[in-house]
Amino acid sequence: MGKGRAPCCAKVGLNKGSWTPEEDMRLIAYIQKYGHANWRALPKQAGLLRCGKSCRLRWINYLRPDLKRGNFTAEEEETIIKLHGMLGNKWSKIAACLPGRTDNEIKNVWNTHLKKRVSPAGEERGAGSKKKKKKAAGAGEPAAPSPSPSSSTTTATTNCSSGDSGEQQSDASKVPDELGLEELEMIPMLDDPAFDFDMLVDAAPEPYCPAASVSVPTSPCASSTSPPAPARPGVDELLDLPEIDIDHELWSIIDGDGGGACTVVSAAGTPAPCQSNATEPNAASTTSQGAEWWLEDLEKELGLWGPVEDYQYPVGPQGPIAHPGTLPAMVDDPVSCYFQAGPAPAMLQQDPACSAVVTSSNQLGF
DNA sequence: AATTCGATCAACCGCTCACCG
DNA sequence: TCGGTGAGCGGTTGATCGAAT
Repeated sequence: MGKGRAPCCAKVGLNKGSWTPEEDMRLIAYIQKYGHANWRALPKQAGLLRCGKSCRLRWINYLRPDLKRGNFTAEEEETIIKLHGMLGNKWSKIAACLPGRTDNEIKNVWNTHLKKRVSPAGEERGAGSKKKKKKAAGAGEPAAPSPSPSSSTTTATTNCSSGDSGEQQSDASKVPDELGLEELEMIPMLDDPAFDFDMLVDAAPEPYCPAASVSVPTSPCASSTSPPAPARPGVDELLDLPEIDIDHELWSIIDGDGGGACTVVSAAGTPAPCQSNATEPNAASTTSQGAEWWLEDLEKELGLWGPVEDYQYPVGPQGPIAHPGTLPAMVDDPVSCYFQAGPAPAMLQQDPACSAVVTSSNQLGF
């Protein structure tokens, strides 16, 4: 923020900390329907008391339907180690080579497991004093790759690129040049002739297309995580955001503008995006069928499935509070449960296109 | 059973970059 | 060219959980 802009999260009245299932649902539903062309405006339009940054992080790191959950495979760990040796702490670039994994996740794995494995010396320095903050190794860390089979996980790696077309790896364009092809060939996944090197280069930002990023696959890889689903009646209703009774004046205060120009959510449950953002939404409404199945399942998982009018979000001093009726019934984190046992893997087995990808990936040793 | 301690990971913070007027 | 703005990246923090004592 070198330019004097106040942190978005410093705004009064915005929630911080862990996300509630309701917030997750609201974010998912909104992105499913309208995409995320404008993160800053998104929370307001979605009726979330979060800053756009927080929403983006939550979506990318946790809610994206194409995320791969569970432990890292040995191959993935090896890939991380090798890539880190070449790229340093360029987590986003490393993540680009590990479809379904997020930079944050990779960063955590590196800091908790792989760093110690690769650099015992560093471990001695770092171990014990957990929160000793020193500019972490960074690119300067030698990190001599010495992959040692460890992870006992056997999760299949499907070698699918992130289906979220919105996920750009903005400055990854230098990667191939920096690495050199010889080095790239060291990486198992990169040996794959089908490996999409575009993942390492600047991807032309595409306008958000929910059908592509969430529901309908547009590439063989994307198809593996977001298979087409049978059309369901009432999908649009499903995607209607439940009304949330947020003090609209709050947004005016937060935005510092005449917040009256924007309404959060219409009484009918139809989000009313700001006029200024009228370009982004609506197109998504055409997705309909797509893979709203996963959203529906998620809502059911959350106990939020039902007529929109059933939504009764109590509003506390800080905004909406937990749903009193459904939340207690939830076991642990339903969102996590959903994704861990979620439909994506199951659908992988069902969709021929996905199966093909999985098969080819398996043949390639993934 | 209670407490302590370390590991893990979701989330936040600060910064840089890219884009646009 | 410059300044403002939003998005994204990397580092760090803090809550939580499980193992050890």
